[in-house]
Amino acid sequence: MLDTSRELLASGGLAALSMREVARRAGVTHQAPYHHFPDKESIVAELVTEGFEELARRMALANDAAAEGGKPEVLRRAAEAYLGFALEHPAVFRVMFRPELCDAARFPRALAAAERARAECERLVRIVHDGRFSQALASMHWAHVHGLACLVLDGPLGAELPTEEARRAHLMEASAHFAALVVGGLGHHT
Amino acid sequence: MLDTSRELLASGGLAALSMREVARRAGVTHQAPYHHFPDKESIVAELVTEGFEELARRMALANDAAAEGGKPEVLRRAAEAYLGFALEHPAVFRVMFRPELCDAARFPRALAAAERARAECERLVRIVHDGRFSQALASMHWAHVHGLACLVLDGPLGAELPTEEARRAHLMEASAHFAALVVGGLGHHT
DNA sequence: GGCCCGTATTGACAGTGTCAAGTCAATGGT
DNA sequence: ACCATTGACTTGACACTGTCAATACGGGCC
Repeated sequence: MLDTSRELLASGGLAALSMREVARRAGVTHQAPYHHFPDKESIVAELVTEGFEELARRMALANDAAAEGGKPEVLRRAAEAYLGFALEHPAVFRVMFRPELCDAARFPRALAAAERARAECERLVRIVHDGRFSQALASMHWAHVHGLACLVLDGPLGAELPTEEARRAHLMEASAHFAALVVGGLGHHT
Repeated sequence: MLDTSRELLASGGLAALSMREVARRAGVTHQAPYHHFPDKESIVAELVTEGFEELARRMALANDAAAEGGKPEVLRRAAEAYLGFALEHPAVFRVMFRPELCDAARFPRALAAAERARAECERLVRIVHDGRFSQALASMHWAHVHGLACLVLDGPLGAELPTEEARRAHLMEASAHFAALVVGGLGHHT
């Protein structure tokens, strides 16, 4: 049931995901889904929750590379994790950042999953900046990968980078520039 | 007519912008708007076009500060321009980056306006990086401000920065970090 | 057996985007 | 002066959506 919802979402975006269509594909009548989810937003929120959990998992794996590879490797893997998730699950990624799903009170699980991803971002900041942490630094790092993902999915970058490999290559090149600035800037600034 | 559409969009997002509602507010019947716009997407595309034009205008103004203030000032003003636009017109900004509106063939004007904003981004790269330019560098800069805007509008940052001033302050702090890395990294890397 | 509860069904309602045909005033050419 | 055309608008319909209400079915428990 959630699977067919995911398919719909992946195939045609939020507009293609309709309660009645998932019921149709499940072979039941249009009201059956309402006995498992109170409304449409809840079913989307469930997909969003799964999305944030998967994203947090990938980010955690990237951060775990700190021991072996050091800061540059952590930054590279973190970008790879975030951008890889966005490229592989574009529809879910898009819907994960929607104002109507962040009302918190209704979907505490989704918020908790998002918080877990955020905690991984904080961990990355501490790794890369030698234990120091500030919200602004975390925002800078998150904004960088998130912006790249948005631009390639829906922005001008996506239009002219048709193939998956071209997108990945361009994104990794841009984030490599950023990583170089970060590790370089740390050396002589403090 | 476009004005009421803008109001609807600003008040409740894309969902609140309905052909029939703008007709209602204009005091005409539900089909009247179809004589001015072929469909709903076209009216949204018009708002998107205006949005990109305003954004490009602000970015151009920021780049013009190169003569007097130098690179740091350009970076500061560029971030201020982009983030200011996003904060002042959140609904339009959100809808400017939507896959369904970038199909290009249908809305050449919107695409041209977006291209103008992109050209300003390229100009910023050349100013800041001493004439050098690469697509990856441009992506890095654009992604930074765009990611910040997205995160504060719909992401985790927005939830806990309720007031407009708090958002502006946080965003400018994060982008100042980024600018410091950029100007610092340039000095000793080449 | 009788009962309850979870699951499913049928039917309705309001709202949406959009197509098709019709109305009506102003305009411009002959 | 007449008539065709054009543009703005209206009326009416269609298919579709999310959602509420009431109604069945069917198995586990007293």
